Amino acid sequence: MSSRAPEDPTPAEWQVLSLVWKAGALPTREVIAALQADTDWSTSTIKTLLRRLVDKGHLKTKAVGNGFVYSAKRSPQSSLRRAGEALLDRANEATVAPLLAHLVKRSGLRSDELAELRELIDSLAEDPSAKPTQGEDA
Amino acid sequence: MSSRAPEDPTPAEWQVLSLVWKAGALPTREVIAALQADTDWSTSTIKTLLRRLVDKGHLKTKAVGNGFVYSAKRSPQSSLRRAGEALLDRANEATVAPLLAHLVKRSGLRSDELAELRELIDSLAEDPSAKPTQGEDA
DNA sequence: GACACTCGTCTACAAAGGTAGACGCTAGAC
DNA sequence: GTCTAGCGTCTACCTTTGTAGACGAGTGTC
Repeated sequence: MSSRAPEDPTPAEWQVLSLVWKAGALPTREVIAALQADTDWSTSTIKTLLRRLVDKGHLKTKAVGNGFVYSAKRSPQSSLRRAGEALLDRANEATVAPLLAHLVKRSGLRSDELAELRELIDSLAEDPSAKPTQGEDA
Repeated sequence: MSSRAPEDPTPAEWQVLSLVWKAGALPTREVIAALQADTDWSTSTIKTLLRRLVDKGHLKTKAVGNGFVYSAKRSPQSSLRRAGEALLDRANEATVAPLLAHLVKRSGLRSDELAELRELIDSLAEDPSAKPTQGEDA
């Protein structure tokens, strides 16, 4: 259970992927410029990572001029959820609550987002049936 | 920033590591038995993963009889926090809130834990200075 | 129409990770 | 005292990931 599937992004790929997500859509040139501000990767390396992300189905391309514009193919939410669930799998009864607390603290949520999250928590507390029994399920 | 450090566990190693965490401490034999119930890894593979986790400083051994008992060397909390922060780095303004909501829903927190989390959220909402100013950006 | 730029593709190779066999040592059984 | 089952170590090999050069094609320029 929960090993990395072959399509899951690798750490280097995540860096490229989240950059494209944040921008919405980016031509190759700008992906390269943005990443070279943070890393010392060569142009070639970044092009390889982009191609692998396309191969794995995370990004799609649109031909514009003589180049590509990259954008998300799968929804960022679903990719993040998948990664998030892998994280939860690694925690256990004793560690999951402090882990979530830490994430909430670090997440920099705005107050309206905090309010929404609190509402969610209230609804879970009121209606425990909405809470999936997180046991040994597959 | 935020690429995987060489000591970070790999996906296969995470599976071993979280098993040991959950049990607290386990002799090799039991690690192998538990993992072979979930995977088709050979005995040798599991022994290699255990050794690599010890090399990376995640697990420590205590000699018992002619074998070892494995237990956490670093605190699970700190390892999980590290992994959690890598996850947050991949999200952005638009995706972090739904991601956290999803995690809370899936986490199966007990109601006392939910209550604690709500208290944390309240304190963050009341005192924005406690909240790291994570970006006025788009 | 030739040139320089820029792109995407192809190929390559080293390092890390996944997977596992072989083997020598030791403790308990008889 | 010998045998055997189990344990840790060593070594190995294949795949994936990280990293990047080489190259041919399209395009705008003069």
